Amino acid sequence: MKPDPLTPPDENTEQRILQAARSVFVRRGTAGARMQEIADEAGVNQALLHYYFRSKDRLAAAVFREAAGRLVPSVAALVGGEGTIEEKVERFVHLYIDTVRHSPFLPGYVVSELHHHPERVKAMMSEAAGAQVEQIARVFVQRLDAQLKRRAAAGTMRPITPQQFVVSVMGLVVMPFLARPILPILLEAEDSAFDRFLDERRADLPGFIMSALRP
Amino acid sequence: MKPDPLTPPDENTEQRILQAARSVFVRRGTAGARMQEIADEAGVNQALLHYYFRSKDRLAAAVFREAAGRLVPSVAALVGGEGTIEEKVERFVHLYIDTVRHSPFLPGYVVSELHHHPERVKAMMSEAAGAQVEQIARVFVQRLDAQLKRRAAAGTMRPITPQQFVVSVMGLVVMPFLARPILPILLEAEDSAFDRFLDERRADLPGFIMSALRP
DNA sequence: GTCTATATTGTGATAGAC
DNA sequence: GTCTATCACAATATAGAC
Repeated sequence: MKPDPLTPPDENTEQRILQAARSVFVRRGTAGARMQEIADEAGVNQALLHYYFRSKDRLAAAVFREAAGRLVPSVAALVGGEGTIEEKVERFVHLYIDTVRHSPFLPGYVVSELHHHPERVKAMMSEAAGAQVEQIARVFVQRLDAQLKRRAAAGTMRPITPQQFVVSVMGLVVMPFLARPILPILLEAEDSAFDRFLDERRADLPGFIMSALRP
Repeated sequence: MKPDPLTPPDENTEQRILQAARSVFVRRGTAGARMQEIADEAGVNQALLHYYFRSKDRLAAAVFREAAGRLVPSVAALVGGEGTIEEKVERFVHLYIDTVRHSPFLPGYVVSELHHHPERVKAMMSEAAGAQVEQIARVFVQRLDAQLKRRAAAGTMRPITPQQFVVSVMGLVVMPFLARPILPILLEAEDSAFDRFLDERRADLPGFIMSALRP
C-alpha cells in the first residue's frame, strides 16, 4: 500500500487523465480540445498526458472508442435476448434513454466525431476487438430480418427492412439529445423541461413505434 | 464592366471565399478548419479572408448561419400552407430528403456545431433577422397543436404534443444522414446503397409516420 | 482589392532533473 | 511517475507595398 498522494486518492493517475479527457473531448471535440485543459482538469502536468498516452491523437481515439462503445452496445439487448419485437422495442427505448440521460452530451459528441473523423470507424473495425463487428452486425441484421419477415407473413406487422427499422428506432430515440441545444425554442424554456420531455418520450415511444408497424 | 481577372470570372472573390469556407468548415468543423486551406480552395491569399471577413470566428458564424438556415426552413412547409397533417408530413419528408440529399454532410456539420458552440444559437436569435425566431416558433407550435388536438378530439389520431411530434419527424428524416458513416456496417457496402436507402425511405416514411399516429 | 512578409501567440511534443 | 523548461512549428492576424 503506497502512501496517499496530495491529490484525491480515489483514483490512480491514468484514470484521472482519462476521465478529464472524456470531459474535455466531449465538450470541445477532438480538434477543439487542448491538452493543457485536460491536464488542468486532471490536476496533473501536460507532460504526463504524453507519458501515459503517446499523443493527442491516441488519447482522442481511446476516448472515442469508449464513448461509441457505450452508445451502441445496448443494441445487443434489442436482438440478443428472447422476446417479441414489442418487448425488445420497449426494452431498448427504456434502456437507451435511462442510460444516455446521465451522459446527455454523448450523442452529439459521437455524431460530431463520426462526421469529422469517419476514418476512425474503419480503424476501429480493423482492430482486434472490432474485427468481429461486421460479423456481429451481420448476424444482428439477419435475426431481426427473420423476425420482421415472420410477423409480416403472419399479417401482424407491415413489411419493413431491418435497416430501415434500426435507423428509425435510433433516430426516434437519439434525436432529443442531438436537438437539445435548440429544444428551448420549442419547449417554453424552463430548466426541468428537458427532463419531463424525456420522461414523456420514454413512456410514449414504444407505443408510437409499434403503432407505426401495424399492418 | 471591369476587365476579367485571371481567376475564373464566374464569381466574385467574396463569393468564392464563402464557397470555399462552406466546404472546409463543413468538412473539418469550426475548430478543425484552417484559414490557409480555405484560402487555397478559394484560390486567393489568406490575407484576403481577413479583408472580407474580419476573423475566423466571423467567417465561421456566417457559414453556420447560412447552413442552419438551409436545414430548418423547409419546416415552414410543414405548417405554412393549407392541408391535412397527412399532406404536410408527406410534403415535408419529400422536400427534406430531396434537398439535403444534395448536401448530405450538412446535418452532421450542423449537429456538430450545435453541440460544440451552442452559444451561437442564442447569438443568432438575438440578431435582427433572428429576432422573430421565437415568435415564429411559438406560432408554429400553436398551429400544429391545434391541428393535432382537433384530430385527437375527432378520434382520427392518437394524442401527441407538437413538440414530440416535431422531434420524432425530424429524427426519422435526419437520422440516415447522421448515421451515414456507420451505415455501411448495416447495408452491405455498395456505392449506390445509400441512394437506394434514401429512395426507399422517402417513399415509406410518410406512411410509417401516419401509421404511428393512428388511434 | 490583392499580394508578400512578418508579428505574435498557441500548441503538441520532448528532454532531462528529481 | 511526475515535474519544469523548452523546442519546433502551426495558425490567426496585421502591416504595408503595389
